[in-house]
Amino acid sequence: MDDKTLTAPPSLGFRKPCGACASCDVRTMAVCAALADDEVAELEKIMTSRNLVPDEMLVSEGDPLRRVYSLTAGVLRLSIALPDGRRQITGFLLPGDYFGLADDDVHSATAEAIGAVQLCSFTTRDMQALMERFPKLKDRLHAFTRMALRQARDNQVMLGRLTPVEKLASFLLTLSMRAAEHKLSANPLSLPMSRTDIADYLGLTIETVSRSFTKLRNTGLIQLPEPHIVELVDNRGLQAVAGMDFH
Amino acid sequence: MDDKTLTAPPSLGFRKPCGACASCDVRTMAVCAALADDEVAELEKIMTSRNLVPDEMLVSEGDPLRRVYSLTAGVLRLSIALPDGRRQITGFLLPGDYFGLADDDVHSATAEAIGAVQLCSFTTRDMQALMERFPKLKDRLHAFTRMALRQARDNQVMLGRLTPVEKLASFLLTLSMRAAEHKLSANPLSLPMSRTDIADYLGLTIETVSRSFTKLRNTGLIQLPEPHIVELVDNRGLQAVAGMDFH
DNA sequence: TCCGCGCATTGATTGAAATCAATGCACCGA
DNA sequence: TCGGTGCATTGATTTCAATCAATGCGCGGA
Repeated sequence: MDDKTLTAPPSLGFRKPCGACASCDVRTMAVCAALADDEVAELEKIMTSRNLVPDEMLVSEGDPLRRVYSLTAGVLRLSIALPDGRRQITGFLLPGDYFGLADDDVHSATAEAIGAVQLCSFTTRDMQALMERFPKLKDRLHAFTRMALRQARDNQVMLGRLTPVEKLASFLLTLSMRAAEHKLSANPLSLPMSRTDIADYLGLTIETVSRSFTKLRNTGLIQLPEPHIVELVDNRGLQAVAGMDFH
Repeated sequence: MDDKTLTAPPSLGFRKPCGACASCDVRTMAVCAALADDEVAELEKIMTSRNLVPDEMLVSEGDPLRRVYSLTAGVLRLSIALPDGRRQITGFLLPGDYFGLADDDVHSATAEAIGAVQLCSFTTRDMQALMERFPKLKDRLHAFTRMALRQARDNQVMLGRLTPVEKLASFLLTLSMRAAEHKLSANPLSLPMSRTDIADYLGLTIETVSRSFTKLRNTGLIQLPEPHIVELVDNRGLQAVAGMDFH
């Protein structure tokens, strides 16, 4: 029966090198959504497909920026490190997200795969040229950048002014919302990243993250059937905790 | 065109309503730097000048976005508030900075004047149209947005992973650098914003901000001739404290 | 001149998150 | 089967920033 699909060599590599865009999972939400079906062929011409294994580094802080990417499967983590090893994760990218919005010549952040990842890869040159040819494409990328800026600013509020439980509640809600937008399961929510990643995203230690999970569980707002799966039991309650309730 | 004679000198104002761009203080660094001298006339046609008195609110969170602004004098603070009154300042805008990069229809942040402020104001419609006419203008705004995104991400690192003294050192250095870029004094650095503003920017309380100032003063890294004027005595030392030294 | 007010600083105390330390548990290879 | 390893959780202790409280100081108005 379907056992075959479950056991078959998973995820890594069902993307076809050509003609794949039309049937792509993220066709409607990624950059390429700016282009009509016939125009996407032009995008496909300059596209190369790339897979990452868990924890593989895509780019490192300081690397010259040569390529930009559209994420088609898996989750990417963006982080910035301090000289002494402290780390801040500035965001998680989901399928349909674009990587390469912020920088010009040099990468200001490190990008690593969380679990297996699939990407469409473009040289900055090619993408630049295509953007000139299809202004819609440029506009969409600009819109993405603006969205990323709003997210980054919301994150500043989270980091600067929320308490640990509030941070976690806010994180879970935001991730759930984004999962929905990206056609992933919003409610039994999957958390592919480790507690360390969550801590480095929220500006906390793993212990405090763990304790905050427990608090949310004990107050009945979430359930944790497994460490990497959360059920948002009381969405409203979570919003109240996250300081995001505007009655 | 004899523009000089037409200019009415209002309270704050050395800006002229017409023909002023050519001699504007921020002509070389603001958005308008994308345009040649003759093209700037087109920008000036759709521009209105506006002054703000200290603490005047330019826009409030949730307001519909109808106009965008280019700051010509003074400092603007951008903030986001939580329902219970907690506040996070996401950035300070200096002369030459642009306001209206992040949002589409609705303002996601409040913008208020710190001290007296002068702005060039444009309707989003007009600016949109001009951007279509002068792609260079659009490109420059996009570049601004990308820069703002990088700043916001650096801020996330600051908020999530630096200690109070590190935060303050980082703030002073960044502000000093930006002041220099904006043709303001970089070393006897002026801090027009209140301690409360600094606290809400760094994610601290005013007391902790004050104590951090004292620590930096006691370690000889800065001097504080007045509460709103800082001398960066040991720039390297400050960088080391700010966790920004890459040997 | 003096009072009151806003703002920054300093001191004392408290409390919450970091740190230190231990346990549990799943997974893996010997 | 049995250690060993990595990760999450929980508990005990410490530390440092928040809170509470007071003082100083410049400024404007009565």
